[in-house]
Amino acid sequence: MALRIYNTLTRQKEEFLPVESGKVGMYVCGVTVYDMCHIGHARSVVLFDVIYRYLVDSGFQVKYVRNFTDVDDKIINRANQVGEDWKRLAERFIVEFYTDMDALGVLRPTVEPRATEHIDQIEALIGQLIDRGHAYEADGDVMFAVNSFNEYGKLSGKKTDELIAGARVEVDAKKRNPLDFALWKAAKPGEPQWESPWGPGRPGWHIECSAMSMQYLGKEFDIHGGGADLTFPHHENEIAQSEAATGRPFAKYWIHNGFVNIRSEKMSKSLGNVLNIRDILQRVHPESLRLFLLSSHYRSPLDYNETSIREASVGLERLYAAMAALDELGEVDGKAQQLPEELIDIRERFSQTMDDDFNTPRSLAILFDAARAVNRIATQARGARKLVPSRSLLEPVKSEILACSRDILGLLTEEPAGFLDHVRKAHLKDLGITEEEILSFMDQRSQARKDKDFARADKIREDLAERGILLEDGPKGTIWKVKELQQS
RNA sequence: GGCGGCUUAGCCAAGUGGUAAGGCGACGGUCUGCAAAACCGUUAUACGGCGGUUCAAAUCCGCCAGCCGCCUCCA
Repeated sequence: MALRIYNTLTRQKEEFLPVESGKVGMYVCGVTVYDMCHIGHARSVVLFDVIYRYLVDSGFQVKYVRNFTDVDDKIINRANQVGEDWKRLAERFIVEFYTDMDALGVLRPTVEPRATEHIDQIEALIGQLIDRGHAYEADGDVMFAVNSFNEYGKLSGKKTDELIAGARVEVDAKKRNPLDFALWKAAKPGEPQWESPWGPGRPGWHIECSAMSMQYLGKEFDIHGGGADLTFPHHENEIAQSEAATGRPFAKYWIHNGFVNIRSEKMSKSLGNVLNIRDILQRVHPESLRLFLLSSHYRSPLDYNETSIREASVGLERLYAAMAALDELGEVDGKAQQLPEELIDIRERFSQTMDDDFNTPRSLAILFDAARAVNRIATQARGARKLVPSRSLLEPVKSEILACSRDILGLLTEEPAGFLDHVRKAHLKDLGITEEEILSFMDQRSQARKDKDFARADKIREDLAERGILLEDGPKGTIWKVKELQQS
């Protein structure tokens, strides 16, 4: 089956046919580095991370470009507010970005260009637009003339006359048409600036993405992505600039991810409900967050709330537990020569779901089905080797599951035992209890159980439960876990 | 006002013409000293409402209701 992608440009799912067979050029709008990244950024970055991984896994030679907008009004404003050099501020938040994304297990793109390092290309592109009559100078600014590009509005489905009638466009005497937008902004005193044929200034926001994407991917490339809000005006403007300058089609497939709401409310600074990745990761395992982000289709809105994030944590633990069970079954090396259907052709079925516009919820269902099948074998077997599939049958199952979950979705990247350890240790401080204390209580309880003093044993277990620690007696002895913490 | 989208069980969430994936929760059972975990079973004659097309619709069309996004910096 071939990969099909929903293309914002055509408003339908289309078969993915790259410009050059076997190769993919993908550009995703990165962040403007003036603040910490929030859960919305996480959704976008994780989505395109998964798309990137899947394309590579599918055999494409992928060049993935994700930029940093490191000069911009917001950066300048913030720098002025906090009294920091704008360049240092941007630099600082690039470091913070990497801290979060590394924690989330996001792979580095092939190229991560910064606007400030591409001023030459930006100026060249602007020059081209002026030469071709698509842009004009106005008091040191350079504006793109929307009227000069007939197809303006084709991405967002807007018509220029309706947009003007909407009258929410900023009135600016410099503009010939209210929809015209800045390619180059004349520098005000004290602002970052570069020399240019139009005087000292800095690039407008939209032009950097056109310049950098074409620099690394060519005039015409395959995938361009970003958050749904970038469709208009940012991506619309990119198309206008790029196609007006080159006279050729720009990106072929446009992918936009839906927004994250916080407890059914739009996330916004004014509501004060912006959730930083950093803060979430204090209580939520990074893979739980990834699982949560991939649990609904990427174009749908996604609601972040206590229940959903807890469900993701529980689900992740279930998957890890099944992986541990799978390892144990492998040690048994049983005699059964048949696998249950949930464990057959996992990769192929997984690919089918991903090929359908990256349907990660269905992909996850395949993993959960596999987990249940593994656990079923483990339960039924109970020492009966004839019921357990042979090692030669199970080993490929494990590698198939990991090829899907670890390599593509970025889930189950840890060893099961390490995962459990990670989760419990991450929360011990919050619970105000040490592992030594827990182990000591567990010893006391074991002794009580040996003595058949079950009342005392249960009391110890209940006391620990009140402190947030769960005890589970298994075939290999007792283990302890941390109860789910309240999320905020 | 313009454009676009959504409405599936207690909750989350797939499914876009052939008779409802998966997860969480709940209930019953197996296992366990008791639990927990795990497994098994049950949990939507039904997909916002009303019409229409079709042998057949959650899936296509129309109307209505409710919710949401974009049109301004925004992932």
